[in-house]
This record gives sequence, structure tokens and C-alpha cells, in this order.
Amino acid sequence: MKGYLWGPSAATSVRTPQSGWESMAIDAVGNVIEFWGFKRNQGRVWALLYLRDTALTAAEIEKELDLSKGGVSMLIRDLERWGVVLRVRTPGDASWRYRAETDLLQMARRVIEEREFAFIARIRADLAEARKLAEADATVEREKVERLRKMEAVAEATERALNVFLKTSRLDVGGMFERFRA
Amino acid sequence: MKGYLWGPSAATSVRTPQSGWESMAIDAVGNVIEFWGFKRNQGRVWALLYLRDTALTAAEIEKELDLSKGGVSMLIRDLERWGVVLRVRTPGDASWRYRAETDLLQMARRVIEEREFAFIARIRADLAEARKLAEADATVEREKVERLRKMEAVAEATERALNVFLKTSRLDVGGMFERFRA
DNA sequence: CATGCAGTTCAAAACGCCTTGAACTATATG
DNA sequence: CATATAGTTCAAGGCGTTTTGAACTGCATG
Repeated sequence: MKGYLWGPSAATSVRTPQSGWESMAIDAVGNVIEFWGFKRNQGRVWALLYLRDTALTAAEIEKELDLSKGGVSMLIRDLERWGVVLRVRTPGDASWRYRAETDLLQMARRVIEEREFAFIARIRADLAEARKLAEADATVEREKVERLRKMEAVAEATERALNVFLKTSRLDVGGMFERFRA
Repeated sequence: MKGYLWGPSAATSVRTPQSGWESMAIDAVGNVIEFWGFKRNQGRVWALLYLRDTALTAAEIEKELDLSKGGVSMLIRDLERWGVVLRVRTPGDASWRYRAETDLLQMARRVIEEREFAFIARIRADLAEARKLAEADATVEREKVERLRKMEAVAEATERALNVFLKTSRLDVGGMFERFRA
């Protein structure tokens, strides 16, 4: 949304000229992954690698997606850490190349399982603690404690729903991406 | 987190002195609702009204939660629009008062149903469009089209999972808050 | 061991969202 | 209808997150 000023001039040798539909798909994946709570550009990098089905260099990624050098480095680091992008060394080549390894939903699920559950658990604990304090205080009416209990139920419901969400997406996509190179 | 400088001096008559557990619970609800993609303070305002089980004035809300006048106005407008807070006029009182009407999850579900589904649907459409364009282009390998198809499946799975998520939370909490005044 | 390029780091800039506060409008009351 | 108080609006400011770009590190090669 920014660097479209210096379009496909002559200086740079664009390998694959961003065929309209490709960037459309790449951006769409960026949006899905943003919906899942990650960075848009993490999704775009993965989508590029997945679609091309080739190991690209950081410089190529940088050029295709119009990102900065540092940005690509950090994005790839994240994707590697999550195991959705693999770093490979091509024989006669000095630089690393990167390729998409598995699907993004798998990663999203894993990370959400770690992050979000801890977050919700924390909230539940806070509500439980608040209720305990209220119960200990004799001046607090029974009605109020009841309300606190109901709010706890909301947090619990959220947690349960999140659980089902993750499980569903697993069943749904599971085995769909299991193998796609080779 | 800011205006604790002018504590409970003498000028203002604090009705209920923020009993520790109360603000703990209020903040917890703020966090849950933020998790659901809303503003933290929307959740806090609702939680205050719900816990107090009394119709409060904007000025009271402003003081209790340490918000600005304008902020309270906008937060209440949103909550009213979503039907979780009701505006009531007390007889001998010049100003409006506000009270919690139903639970927050209901609202979250409704809003998400409108907003997020549209968002995901848009993404799916983009991916479908990209695939169509790719299919029309004879130079595009079959393999690549297949990959586009798989990415579409991810968006579809997301939509389906979102659906289950909402349904689950409905069954889970539904009828728990149905009526609580009177 | 000097050179050059790939990759990393991180402070600063850009960006987006939320909140503030002052000006303004609406409403009730004497 | 004048005044006071409640409520709304919105530009400006604040704040957290993401991105940039320049300095730096590491590595391979001659």
C-alpha cells in the first residue's frame, strides 16, 4: 500500500512479474493470518513461498513483496521458529533459500494454544480471586457474588469455545497440507 | 492507570470506594471483551453497571473508571447500540442513568457475526477470484492452481471454525443471563 | 586476511487505534 | 427566555505495534 511509485522499471530483473492473481492470493492469505492474530506480512511471506513452490532467497522475497531487508529477516525468523518455513542451503549458492514447509493454520493453532489459553486462564483466575475476596467480605450481598459467578461463566465459555474452535479447524484442514513438496 | 493523583479527597462524595475485588473483576471483563475484539473500556463500563446492578450516571461511570467525559459518552453509545446497556430517566433527576441489560457474549456474537463473517467472506472471494484468473491463464501450471485451491480451503476452514465457535459460546452461556433485573 | 555479500539487530519513524478535552449542542428548570 | 448542567463531537495527542534503514556481524572466497 505504499511503494508503488517506482513500478516495474528497467533496472531490476523481475523473475516472475507478480501476475495480478498471485498478489491477490498473497494478500488474501495475509488477511486471513492477520485475522488469526498474526502479522499480515508473515502470511504474505508464507503465501509467496507456498505458491511459488520454490526456495527463494531473502532478497527475492524482499523484492517481490516490497519489504525491507530487516523486515524480511525478522519475518522469516518468526516463520522458521514456528516451523512453517524451512531454511535450505543450495549447493552452488552462497546465500540461504527459504521454502514453505507446512500450512499456516497448524502454526496458528499451536501458537494460539500457547498464548491465548494462558491469557484466558489468567482472566479466569482473576475473576475467581475477585469472587473469593467478595465472599470473604461479609458486607457484600449474596446477589453481587452471584453476578461475579456469572461473569466467571463467561470467561469459562470463552475458553471452551476457543477450544472447540481450534479443534474444528484441526479436523477441518488436518491432513490437507500434510505433504506437498517432493 | 493515570489519574490517581487527585485521590478520594473531600470535594467528591465517592459512593462506593472501589473495593479491590470490584476493580479486579471489572478489569477482567475488560480483558475478556478485548479478547473478543472489542474495546477494553467497553467491557469495563458494562461490568461496572452489571456488578452494581444500579443505573449509574455518566458522571459516576467517569469517576469510577477514571475515564474522560467524551470517552464515556462514546462507550455508552456503542453499548446502547448493541443493546447491552439501557438508558433510563429517573423521575426527579435531570440526567440520564445507564444500566446493564444483557450479557456481553451475546453482543460479541452478534457483532462478530456481522463483521467477521463479512471479512472472511471477502477473503474467500478474493482467493476464488485469484484462482479463476489463474485457471484462465493457460501458462499457469496445474500444480499452482491446486495450491490456490488449498489456500481457499484454509479460508473456508476458518469460516467454519468461527461458526462453531459462535455456536458453542451461544449454547454455553445462552439463557444464563436471560433475565436478571426485576 | 581483505573484500564483499548475506543476514541480524535495533533505534527511530510510520502507522493505526484509542482517549482526551475543549467547544459545541440539547435539555431541563426557575 | 436565561442559566446551568448533561451529553455529543471531533481534532489533537498518546500509545502500542510494525516497519524501515543503517550499522554491524558472520561467513565464504580469492
